[in-house]
Amino acid sequence: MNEITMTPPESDRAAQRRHQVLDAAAICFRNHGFHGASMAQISKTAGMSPGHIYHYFDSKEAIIAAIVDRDLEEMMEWTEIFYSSDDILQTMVDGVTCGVDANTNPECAALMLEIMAESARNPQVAATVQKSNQICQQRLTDLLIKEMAQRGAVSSVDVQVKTDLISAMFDGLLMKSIHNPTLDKDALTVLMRKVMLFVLTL
Amino acid sequence: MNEITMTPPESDRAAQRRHQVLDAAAICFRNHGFHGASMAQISKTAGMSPGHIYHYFDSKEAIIAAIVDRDLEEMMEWTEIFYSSDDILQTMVDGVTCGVDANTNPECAALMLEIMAESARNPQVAATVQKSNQICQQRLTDLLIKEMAQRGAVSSVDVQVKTDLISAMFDGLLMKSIHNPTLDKDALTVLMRKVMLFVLTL
Amino acid sequence: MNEITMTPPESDRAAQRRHQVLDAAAICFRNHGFHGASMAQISKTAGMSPGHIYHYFDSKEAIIAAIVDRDLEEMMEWTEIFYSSDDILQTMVDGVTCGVDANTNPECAALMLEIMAESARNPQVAATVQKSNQICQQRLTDLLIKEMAQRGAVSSVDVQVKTDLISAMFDGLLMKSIHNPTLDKDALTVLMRKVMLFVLTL
Amino acid sequence: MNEITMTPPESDRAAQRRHQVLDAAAICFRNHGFHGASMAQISKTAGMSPGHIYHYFDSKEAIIAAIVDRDLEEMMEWTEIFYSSDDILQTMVDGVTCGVDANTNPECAALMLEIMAESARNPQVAATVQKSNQICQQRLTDLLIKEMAQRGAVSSVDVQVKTDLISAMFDGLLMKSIHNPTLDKDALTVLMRKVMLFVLTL
DNA sequence: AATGAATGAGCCTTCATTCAT
DNA sequence: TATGAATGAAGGCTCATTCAT
Repeated sequence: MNEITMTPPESDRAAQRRHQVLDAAAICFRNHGFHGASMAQISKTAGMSPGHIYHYFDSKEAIIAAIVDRDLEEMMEWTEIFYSSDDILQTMVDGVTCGVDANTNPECAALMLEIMAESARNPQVAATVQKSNQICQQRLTDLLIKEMAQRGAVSSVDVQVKTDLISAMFDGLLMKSIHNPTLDKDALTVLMRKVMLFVLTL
Repeated sequence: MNEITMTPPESDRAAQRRHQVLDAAAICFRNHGFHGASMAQISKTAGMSPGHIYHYFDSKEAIIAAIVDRDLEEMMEWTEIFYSSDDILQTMVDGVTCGVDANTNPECAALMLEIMAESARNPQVAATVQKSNQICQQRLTDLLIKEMAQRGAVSSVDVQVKTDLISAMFDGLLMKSIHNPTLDKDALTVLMRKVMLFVLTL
Repeated sequence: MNEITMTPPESDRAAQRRHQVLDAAAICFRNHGFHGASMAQISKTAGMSPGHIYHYFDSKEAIIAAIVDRDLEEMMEWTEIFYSSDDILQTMVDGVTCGVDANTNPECAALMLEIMAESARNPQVAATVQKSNQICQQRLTDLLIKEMAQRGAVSSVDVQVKTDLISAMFDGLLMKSIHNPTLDKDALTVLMRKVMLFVLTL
Repeated sequence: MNEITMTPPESDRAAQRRHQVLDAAAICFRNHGFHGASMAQISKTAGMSPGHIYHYFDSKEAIIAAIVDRDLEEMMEWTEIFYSSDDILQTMVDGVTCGVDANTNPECAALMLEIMAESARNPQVAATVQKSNQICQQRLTDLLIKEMAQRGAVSSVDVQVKTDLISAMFDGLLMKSIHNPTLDKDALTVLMRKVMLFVLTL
């Protein structure tokens, strides 16, 4: 038994090491930006020699890409939550708390802003970001349609536009968390719930 | 006489040269980011020798700081518009078009995102951003209070929170312009007007 | 019995493995030069792990030395042909074809030039090259003396000098094959035969 | 007067600096090979910071190319000598001494062999070498034709082939100077003169 | 005020070599 | 015997900054 269960985890050693690098890179990128973080810093943070990182990643660019991928995937997984709900409207309004928390977490915000800034000039990163965003938004759109079906409602406003506005509102929080450190998150959550309800029932 | 008339032109010339550098830096920073842009690029774009830039700015950091200052000032000037209006509510709702245009301009967005990302890790930039944001938001708050006075309205929602939400919504557009290149700006403007009205009259 | 029959196969295996490495190294050195070829490339070409190569060779330098040894030995074996001939003069004149072919083969030329360039600065390689050359030239000298005895000829020209010139002529072909890709080998062979005959009968 | 004569040399400062780098590079390349020589070594030898070398050359490759160009040009200038002679045949036979000296100079030989080895795998270098060789050989060919006209001679052997053989013979000396350090240059010169005469009058 | 030559630290990356398994 | 993960010292190159002119 032992010898059977031992092998798989060991063969994932490489995956573990890759994770080590990505975790270290995330920290360094957050603190210094993609271009400000050096491979030496990353390798020290990862507890690995600079040379060895290149066994797992082709270049610093590849690490950036992997970080962006992983970060956006985490964001996307987050969208799944709402799918199986009976009362989508209520679930979404309730979900605002969670969304506000996530997007005002300074660490999350810092890395995400770094990604956004990079995507404004790095086409490869931009492509990844756009693809991820497209998927997220499509899910949200599907959800809204499903929700309207639940209520038997009809809207004069394009669903796509609603999702654009909603996601812009949450994206904007990333900046607010830096702009305004004294932000009253609870009060904001209450207000955003009202706006969310207003937009969804428009 | 001489000493009076001589000095101003010279300092004007210096100001002009500083502007030259900042204009060049803005272009370079937009295209390559703060860390990706080199002093050599900036000096070439500015039509000035690299060495001479250091007569006007102590360091690259100082140029970044100056760019941030200038960019945020421009944004702030923008807020003035609403102040003198007779029907503030209407003026603000009408102003949405303008705000959407400004924040979905890719060039503007790129530099502003760069500033935001930098402010997440550079305390000096963060301070500037926060100060600028504080002033903007205070103005907006004053405006909303004035507007409520115009209407004789009373609100259960803290005005500060309203401005947080409104500014988050516009900030979010900076990202949307990168996320979603096929954004329907007109439809979005219409929807944002409704939300704006909803929030202001809440 | 056991200890006798066991050992040879094992040492054969080792010899085979060493050969594998040298064959791979020859290819890599030809294509990238001694310094341009990496141990990783060699190990991949040899179908062997990089670490294991160090069981057979102390260092990359040692591989270079071994390659040089082997390559020069192959060249030297080549000289044997003329030894047992009845009409040495004719055999040598006829052998020109073969010599031209060998020294204008681009792959041969590349490795040999690499060796020559290295020997101009690596004393260990230089020693090997000089030793090999000395043996070759001595053989050639012996041959010429034997040939003159066959004819009962006497020459005013030092035999050593003749062999210097003849070998220089063939060495020079290594470069011609790179200099002049449109080289007319057949016509050159004819001319070289005449020169060879002229020198030998001088 | 002074201010006029002073300026030109100063404006050639860049050319001087380029030369400095090339001279240093030639030394380093000779001693360590193109790939064995480091930019740090070259910069130290040139008495210049590593970074500053890149004001004059785009890359190490560019320095290699420049070295190859310069070295081959020097070789080519050498060919000019024979052009204006009244008795070309005699001049060429006399020139052998000079040719032997040049091609058995160990420093010259080392760099030229390095160039040849590199050209066997670096297409850019190969192209330069071939072009230079083509020009040299064309000159030699023209010379031989002119010489035959002087004598009113006719030959059954293609002139091009003669030049191939002659240049191969001299190229071969580059290797001989490394192979055989005890080479008797004077005796070889005498023999080469005879061969030269034999080939030219064939 | 203005230049641009010059520096040298630091960056990303490669690679010969070692060692636990 | 054999692997390949791991190291760390260079290597080529860039760039913010200084300084003689």
